[in-house]
Amino acid sequence: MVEGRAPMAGPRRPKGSDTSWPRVILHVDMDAFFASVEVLDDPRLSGRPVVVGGTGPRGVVAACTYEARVFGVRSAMPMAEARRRCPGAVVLPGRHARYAEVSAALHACFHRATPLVEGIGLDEAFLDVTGARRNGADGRELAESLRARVADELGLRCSVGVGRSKLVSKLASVKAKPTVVDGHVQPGPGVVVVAPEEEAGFLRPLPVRALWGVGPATERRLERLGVQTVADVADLPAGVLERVVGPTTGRLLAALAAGDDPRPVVPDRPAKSVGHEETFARDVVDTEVLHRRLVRLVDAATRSLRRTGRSARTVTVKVRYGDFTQVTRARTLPEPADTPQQLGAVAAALLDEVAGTGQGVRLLGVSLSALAAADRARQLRLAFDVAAAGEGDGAGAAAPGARSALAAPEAWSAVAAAVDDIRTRFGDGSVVPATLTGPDGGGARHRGEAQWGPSGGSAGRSGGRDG
DNA sequence: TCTGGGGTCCTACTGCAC
DNA sequence: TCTGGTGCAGTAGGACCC
Ligand SMILES: [Mg+2]
Repeated sequence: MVEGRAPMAGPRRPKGSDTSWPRVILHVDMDAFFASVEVLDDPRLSGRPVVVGGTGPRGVVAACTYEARVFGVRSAMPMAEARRRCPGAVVLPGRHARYAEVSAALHACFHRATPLVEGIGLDEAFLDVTGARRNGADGRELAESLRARVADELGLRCSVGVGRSKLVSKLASVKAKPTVVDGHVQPGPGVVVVAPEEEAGFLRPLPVRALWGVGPATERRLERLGVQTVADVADLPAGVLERVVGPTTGRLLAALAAGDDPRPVVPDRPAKSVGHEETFARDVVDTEVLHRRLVRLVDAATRSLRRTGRSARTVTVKVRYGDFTQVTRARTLPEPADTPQQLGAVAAALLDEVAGTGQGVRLLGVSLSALAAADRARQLRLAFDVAAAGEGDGAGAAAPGARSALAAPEAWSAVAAAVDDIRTRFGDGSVVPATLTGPDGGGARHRGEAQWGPSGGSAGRSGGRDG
């Protein structure tokens, strides 16, 4: 905006008529989210360095309290290093289901401010409050009251950035956060507003890394051009930038550096893929072991798929070898499918293309994409079977035709639906694939079982689940 | 005892249709 | 030096985000 408008024209201009605020975007970001939830649920942890993440040999830090940050602990840091830096830390494995629950309550708070809420992960969200503001309050007032409400109702702190765009509000929320200043925690302002006329002064001194889409690799390439700050990017000739990072990213970056970010706040983005992956405590060479793990991963992925009432055409298998090189193999089916039997067969074939080379495998993953709504007959059958099971007609949800069950893949959809239902009511361990009931079997995988790395022990695993 | 697991998006390349 | 150019779908890799 080059409006050049004076900061404040009058004491009580009607709010919402200010054309230099075409939109008012809030970015809300929970402080140390997972770790704060743990402190909330166990107040004895208050004031202590708490680190949430993978507790096994290959775990990493997912979140940590500011008390832990004083010791140099950061998210994405290997847990081994975190323990080294902060031996007194309380290290917890994380409870995904609990965080999701708190996140839902958080979103309920957001929705009382505006229906235009776009969640990013579990702990942050953009809110377009342009309309809400026009009803009376200004951006700062909305941000302050939202923050107070979250503290009040959830007992958790958050930081809020207010700006004319996603870019600016997001960067403003960073400035609102607590900081560590030589060894102790400094509370942040909690809310930071960047008005349009302040944007250039706010953005230009920031490091390029602050821009959305600039990670370590791009930062390194820009560094070689002597580009360090947002101002450096903004002042770079367009051609140079596009040659270094590609035309699409180049144009995007140039726009962001100029403070130009028209991206709308979009509520309820449908997922484009679902998947599960697992890093083993030790590299796995045995192809049979890999296939058994694959069955669990497919089972988990298809369950996620059906839970959202969708089916998939593309199956991708991912393998990361011990030396961290990674390969993927994908196959797209002519028709969408949603059962472990159909998709598992494809996954197994893909795994055979990349396993058995003698190379140790560190990580195995399965992802399902090219998602479609599950076909109508299937959705109706699913609804019917769940209802029938609920009526106590014990035979209702079973038996896809004992004569030809294996020959009719779509019949397995009903079986899968029934299994999901049983798991919902009796727990995830109550039904597992037959191939997992041997000595190496154990319970089925489910979301959050191995969130930030293996839980310890050997690759085969048998005991030693944490909490 | 370095380097999660959930994703999105972009790019480059291939085979194929037109 | 030349069946060329283009568009599309599928595939693989990689950067990036929380
Ligand atoms: Mg956060």
